[in-house]
Amino acid sequence: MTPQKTPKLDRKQVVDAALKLLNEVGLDGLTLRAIAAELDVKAPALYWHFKDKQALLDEMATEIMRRMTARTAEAGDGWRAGDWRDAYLTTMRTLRAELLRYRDGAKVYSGARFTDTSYAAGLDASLRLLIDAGFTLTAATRAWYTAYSYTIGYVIEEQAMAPNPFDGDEGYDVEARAERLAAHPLAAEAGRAMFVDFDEGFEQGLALVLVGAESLLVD
Amino acid sequence: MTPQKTPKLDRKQVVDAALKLLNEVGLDGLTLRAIAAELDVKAPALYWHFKDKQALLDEMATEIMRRMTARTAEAGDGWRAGDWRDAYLTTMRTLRAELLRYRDGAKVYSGARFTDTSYAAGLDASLRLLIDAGFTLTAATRAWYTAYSYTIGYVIEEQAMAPNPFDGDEGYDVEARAERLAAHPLAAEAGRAMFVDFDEGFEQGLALVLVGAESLLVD
DNA sequence: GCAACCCCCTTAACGTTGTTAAGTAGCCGA
DNA sequence: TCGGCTACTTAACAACGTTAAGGGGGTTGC
Repeated sequence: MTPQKTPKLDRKQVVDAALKLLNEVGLDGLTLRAIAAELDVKAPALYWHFKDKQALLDEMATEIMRRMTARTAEAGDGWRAGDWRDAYLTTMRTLRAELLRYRDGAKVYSGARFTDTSYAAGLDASLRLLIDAGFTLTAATRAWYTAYSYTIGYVIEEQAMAPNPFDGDEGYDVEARAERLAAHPLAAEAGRAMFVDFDEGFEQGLALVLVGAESLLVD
Repeated sequence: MTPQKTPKLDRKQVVDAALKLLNEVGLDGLTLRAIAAELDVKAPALYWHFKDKQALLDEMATEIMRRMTARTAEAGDGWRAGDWRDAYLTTMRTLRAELLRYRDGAKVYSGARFTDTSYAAGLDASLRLLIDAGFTLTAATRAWYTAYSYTIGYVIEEQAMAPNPFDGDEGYDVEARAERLAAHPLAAEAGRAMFVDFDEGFEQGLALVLVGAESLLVD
């Protein structure tokens, strides 16, 4: 159609288009041809900007992380000198929220390696806050990484169970599960608790982890 | 060559071969043709036993879970009336150990849905122990699921960083990471702590979660 | 004893995927 | 005006998941 005079694409545009498409088609449907079509371009064009598909996925994960960091920084204007608990909880809530913004977000994120060190500033600030509150660096690291692992694991399970907000796939049938488990009433009832209100479930687990983190404070 | 008289395959054999192959080639290399070759069979033969590849992956995950449950039951002969903490810790340690037995084990496991309810007995027993110790069912569920999420998340990160014991891929270069992060000394040092001794790191995080779980005991 | 049938696998093929090779249109500096 | 760089295109390849069609061998019914 209209012949381009100047380069159409850069890495940022490709990543944005891929993240947008991810929400529509899911990770399985995220093909290079589909991404290229979204950008009015043919698939091999993407290889000018990315070594291979994994490099694009890595950049997508890094972009998710950057958006999470930006959101956390926004929210964190208040607790610069505030309670470390606020920072701790907000960071993990923001991480979960950002992963949930994309279909299969946690899978994309956890399967990738970051392409730059832009995560370091946020991590550094988080650790600083913990250390200022009295944690040793070792304890701060452990407190942070434990909550991080918990959040990643929780959202992976969450997205596996309740795949995506807008689609025919209505996710896991909790009641059907309970019926199948009639012989194991505790497990059946636990399923109802685990898979029914994910927001509330995450908060309770996060609060549990926070109590554990507090126990690392020696004061 | 030798004409078979009786059926060569059943689901169990396919799953076993697939799990064995998984350790050699990883999830990306786990093709239906390769699995079939391992069984001296052609790829379409697998479709007699499984609806599609995802069904096979689901069965693999279920088999991993069954092996985990069996191991936990073995170890649990002692603490039938013992401390709930032993059961709690042992269950999660066994889960991690079993996931680590297979390359990309955590990815296979967390991306699948179980094909039967054989997990329910173990879950039921775990919850029973917690309830007998004084937890409400809700608290027991939360305590269990939080540790479960933590373990899954931890092993996913662990296997992403240190892919597999026997291969050219030597995993993440921790020192190189530290150098890149010279501008953020806390983050740099934290990386050393997080990615150097995964066994110890898991134990510390699990202990942290245990403290949080204890706080749900009302007694 | 033979035909019908079902089980379980094979051969062949299809469409799609990630990826590479080769070519080409537009722009820039000399 | 001429290379040469940038950023794409077209064409093609091997490999993948999957389906269709067929066939051999065992069991069953008469």
